[in-house]
Amino acid sequence: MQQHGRYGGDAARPVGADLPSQQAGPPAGPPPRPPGVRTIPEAAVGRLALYLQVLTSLIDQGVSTIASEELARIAGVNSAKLRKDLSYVGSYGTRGVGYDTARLVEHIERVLGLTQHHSVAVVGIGNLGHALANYGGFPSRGFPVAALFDVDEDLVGISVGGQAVDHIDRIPKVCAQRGVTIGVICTPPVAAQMVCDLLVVGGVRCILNFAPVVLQVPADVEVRKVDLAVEMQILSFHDARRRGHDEVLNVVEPVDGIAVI
Amino acid sequence: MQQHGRYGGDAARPVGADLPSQQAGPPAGPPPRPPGVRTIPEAAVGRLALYLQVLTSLIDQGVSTIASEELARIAGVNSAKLRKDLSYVGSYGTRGVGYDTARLVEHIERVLGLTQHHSVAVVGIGNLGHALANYGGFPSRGFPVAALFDVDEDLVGISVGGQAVDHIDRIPKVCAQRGVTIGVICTPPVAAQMVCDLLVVGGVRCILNFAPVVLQVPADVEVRKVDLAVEMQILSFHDARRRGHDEVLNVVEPVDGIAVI
DNA sequence: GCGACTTTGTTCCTGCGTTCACAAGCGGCT
DNA sequence: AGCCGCTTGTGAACGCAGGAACAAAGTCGC
Repeated sequence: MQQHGRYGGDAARPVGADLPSQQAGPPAGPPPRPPGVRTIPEAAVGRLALYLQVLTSLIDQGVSTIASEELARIAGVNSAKLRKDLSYVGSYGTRGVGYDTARLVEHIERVLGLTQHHSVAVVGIGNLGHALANYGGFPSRGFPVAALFDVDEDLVGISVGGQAVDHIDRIPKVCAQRGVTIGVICTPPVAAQMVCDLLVVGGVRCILNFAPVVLQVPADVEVRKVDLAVEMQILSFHDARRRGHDEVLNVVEPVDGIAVI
Repeated sequence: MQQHGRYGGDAARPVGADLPSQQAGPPAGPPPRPPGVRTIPEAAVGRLALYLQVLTSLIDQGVSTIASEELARIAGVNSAKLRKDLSYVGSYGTRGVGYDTARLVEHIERVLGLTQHHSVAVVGIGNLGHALANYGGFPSRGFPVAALFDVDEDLVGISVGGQAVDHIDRIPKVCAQRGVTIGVICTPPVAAQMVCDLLVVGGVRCILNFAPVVLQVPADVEVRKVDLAVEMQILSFHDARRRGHDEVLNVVEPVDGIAVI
């Protein structure tokens, strides 16, 4: 449904301020929600994942209680915003004291749906796909890699990071069998849409796309796009603006009293 | 200044939406801008980079003119939003016809500051750093890799993607010498802040951070964070909500008439 | 050359997200 | 037991971004 950039970046989502949503919903105004259900703002979801990261690190350091002010400073956000974000998962703080770190982690994980099992499939075992397949950060954070795919016959059958590579023709079957919930696309741009379609056929409803193309998907599939070149271009823009280059400050204000021709 | 996630990152999106800004500016309200200068909204910058990508692809296919409606469909955004975004770079469309693709690319590149030279340094030549150093997408989009760094003495001196690896102690000197403008951090979390400080000393003002930590930087340094685990957690949330799991729909609405204890 | 059609650029409005500010609540101290 | 100080949780205001709708402007056909 949503396709974010900027990690981001924001996206807003970034991942964020966020990048474009590509699947327009029905023109109806407020989406029907059953009563008694609070929806969590999109922007807050990304930050909750960030708090989770910070809190986990704090627990490793032996911190058992923390105030919103301090946690907000570490995470780099406004403390009022942090408290509001945390209020979306429920009121589990103690006034005058702060939050119990372990308890907070537990509740954030529940809200983010991390209590249920996830399996990841990586498609495209090139430079990036190879790195992701070997990356220890996924399994350690609850996202085990359960399948690898590539179109290259020379790669099919070899083992990367303890997992054998299958041919992409087998994506639908293997994904369905192994209950893959998240597909990661690291293919060249031209192959990305086809691979995406195969993943959808295999029942995958969450896709992380590293290919620099905008994927077209059914409305019930969620795509997040990670584009390194886009990130660099955004950095480039801010760098140029900071240096005060006239080019980026498009000075197009018309001068009053300009001669009429 | 800004640290986005989710591309954001989004939003965000982006990231995309976007993720948190960690360096609070002065409490003053509207930042002083010289007259005649239009500031481009943060969210629009990310989309402009996306349009650039789509337009480049269209030019390769021989498309010389395109209407906002069609371009918006391909990019997955609302056409009114697209026209507004393009208006930030100046009015270069022709009514009744559309936009000249080549001309549009030229102007977007100018606004994003891509006309000036950029050099990239990659720090941490592990799985991911290795992949990025070999990744052809950077040079081809105007971001040549000019330096590689690692702390491992076994890696120092070897060549990756045609570039020799230096020791991280030499970051400040080498970055200054080669005019590195963008630093990419692919180190383990514990080393990220130290590496970041070294880059800043070396004059680098733009940082792309793949380590799952929030970096603390001076106000004139721009950080964009790319966290794969956060992206997956956001996907996890949407997946769980779509399936209607009660856990993520925190049903905390108090029932009227609950017994008073 | 003129009219009709197409498409841009912009204005207005609505909704979301962020921020400020404060009342309510809890622990610790006396 | 009561008071004081600290922190949470939330209500209200503000600002920004998104979407619809329209006027201006230019092209194509006749």
